[in-house]
Amino acid sequence: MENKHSGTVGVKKIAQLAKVSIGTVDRVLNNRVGVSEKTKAKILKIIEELNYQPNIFARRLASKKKLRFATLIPKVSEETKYWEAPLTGILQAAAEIKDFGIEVIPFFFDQNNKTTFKESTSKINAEEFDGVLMAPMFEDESIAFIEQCNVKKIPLVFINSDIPGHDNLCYIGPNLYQSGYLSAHIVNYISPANKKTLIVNISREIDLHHHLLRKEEGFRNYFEESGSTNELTKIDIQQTGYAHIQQKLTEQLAKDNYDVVFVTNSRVSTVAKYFEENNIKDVKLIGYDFLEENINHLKNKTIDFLICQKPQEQGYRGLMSLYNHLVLHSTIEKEQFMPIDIITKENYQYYSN
Amino acid sequence: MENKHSGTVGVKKIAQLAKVSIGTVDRVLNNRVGVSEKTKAKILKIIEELNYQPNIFARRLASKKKLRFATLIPKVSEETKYWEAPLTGILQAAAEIKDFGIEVIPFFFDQNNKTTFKESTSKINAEEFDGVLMAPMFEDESIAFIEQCNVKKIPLVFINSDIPGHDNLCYIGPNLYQSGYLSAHIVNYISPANKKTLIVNISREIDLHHHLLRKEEGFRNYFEESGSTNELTKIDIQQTGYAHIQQKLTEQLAKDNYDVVFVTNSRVSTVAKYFEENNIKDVKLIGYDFLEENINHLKNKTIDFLICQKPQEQGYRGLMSLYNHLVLHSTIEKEQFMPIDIITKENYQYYSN
DNA sequence: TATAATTTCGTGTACGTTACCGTTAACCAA
DNA sequence: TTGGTTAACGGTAACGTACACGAAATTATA
Repeated sequence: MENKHSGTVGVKKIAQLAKVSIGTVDRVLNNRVGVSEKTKAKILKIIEELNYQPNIFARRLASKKKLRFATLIPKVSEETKYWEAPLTGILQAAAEIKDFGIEVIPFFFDQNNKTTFKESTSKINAEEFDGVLMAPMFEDESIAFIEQCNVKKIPLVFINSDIPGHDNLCYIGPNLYQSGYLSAHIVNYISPANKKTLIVNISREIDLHHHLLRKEEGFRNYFEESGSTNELTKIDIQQTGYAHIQQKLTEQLAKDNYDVVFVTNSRVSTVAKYFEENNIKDVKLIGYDFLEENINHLKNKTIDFLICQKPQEQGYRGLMSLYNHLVLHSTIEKEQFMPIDIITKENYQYYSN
Repeated sequence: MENKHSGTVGVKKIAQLAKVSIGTVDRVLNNRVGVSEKTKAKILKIIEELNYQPNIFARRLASKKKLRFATLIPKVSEETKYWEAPLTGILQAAAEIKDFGIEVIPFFFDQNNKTTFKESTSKINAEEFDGVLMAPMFEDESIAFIEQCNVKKIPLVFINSDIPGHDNLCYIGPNLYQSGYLSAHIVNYISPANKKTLIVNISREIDLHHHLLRKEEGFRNYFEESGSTNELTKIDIQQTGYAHIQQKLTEQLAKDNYDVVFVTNSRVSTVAKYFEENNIKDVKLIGYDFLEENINHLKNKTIDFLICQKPQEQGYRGLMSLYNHLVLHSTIEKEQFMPIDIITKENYQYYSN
């Protein structure tokens, strides 16, 4: 009866079998220095054989190690409340992993102001963080920051939009191309052949544009591939004030009669507002994101479909990926595409962002 | 420097402040007997003031308490693999809470055989379980089992379909009515006025029928409420063999030309097979569930839309609800409706069940 | 060869909680 | 008074891991 708890395999059991102390076992487990290759191999072998799984509770209890994560996303503005959702997800994850000794410190920037982005990245760079979650909206500035993190070996997670070809832990967000492609499919269903579709891009910063362009590409390619006879027109509206949008829309809608309008982002509510004010009812409207104002227009039947990509879950899973990587050492999928959800008047009530 | 860890509030600190031993504190914490009302009140007051939160890691490490959950769902059959998904969710949750001292034991029954259901419930009743998750498919038999559990104060979670008006912990699953309603909405979009729609019920056991009837009700009500001019016809096919379904469909389709066929459950793939064999291409087909055979027909474009309600998550959240209730003592929402997801050829690849 | 430097390893304590065993004191009956 | 019962509480050994400290063994240097 040497070991009364012969059922559970722990450091004690391993040490016993390897004829060393638990201190030594501990060293190889946390691959610290100070153990000869020979005994290390022996211990590793036993660990393998017993399929040892460390007790996370005991580990957490004994460890006083703390990790600090930084998050960097756009601040919630009057213009769009889209970023409320990812923030909620981030805070939710933060609450869950708090007990595991992880502190999450959120940073924000103004989507219309590159400088605020740069300021935040340098703040993050100045303090010492163990992991960073960010929405890499400005390409050049993001790449510069990525380099800094790579030098310091700080894992980086992207959400919402990707900057491919750079060394980060993972990307969690939509497959933009596919999401535009799906929208086109819906358009095709609801408006049969020989109809006219207007694509509307509303975005101030050109930097964010590649994001929208990918969607547009998917949208257009669907029609090409399916040999559709639908006619596509596109306008870019580079100012986000209502007056300007109003004017642009009036100009455009005077030119032709469109059957469907596809707005490439969450600004679809602005177009809906315009439709309602001008009593336009026979034009189908499709846009993006589960925002209160959008949902209201969905209820009104002004907006017909919303495409949504679980922004809250993006924030949640982003932080969890850092946690899983750093604490649990599990392998993280490099590209985690969100589902492409179709929201209508009939199912929005049960949608979870 | 009496207490070096003056930062963390634990039993030790509480005991110190209340001038009692930690044993006494432990007794009031786990409201065991053996402590006078006076000291109990004093300790409770301190706990309140310090906002003491027990350390779950220390608790788990020291506690040898075990909980046992039973799950009861249909077994995966050749007829339909639907129940694979909830089972996966159950197993996933089981793996996650295993370390917290919870053992999950799955039971199964044959959807076409009430006796197997009763056998399983009495098995569960015989052993002592601390919580039960079930798909209450047979109404009377389920109610009998509910009574038994209520007597023993065993919390019960329903998934996939509900039996309202009985005392259970919660229901996690679709809002069936709304899901039929949504389907009707889609039908309405893809086939304009004055079209003919065929509703197809394929189900052997009449007991399961109320499940399908609720969907049909939602479906019909949509058309009524929207004053649609579409014409609805319905057939019930009470044998699930292909030959029989084939014959019934042939009979029905001879009667009229339908524009849309709505199948009220996952058997839609059978109809799709029939369509393909008979080269029927101009009829839109809508059905339920993210199953491999259904997805294949979605790819073929034989099926146009699938409605899906996250069966895997139902299993997962069901077990988690038991855990949250019994271990974390958190309050559980009585009705947890799943999102109503619309799956098409373009977004199925990113769907998570 | 002796001594210093370095590597390798063992021991002890702490983490916060649980659960059990022991102790004390109060009470009642004989 | 004594003995017995019981409510009320104290004390403490686990649980499995982390980590600091120091001892021992090995290697390098003089």
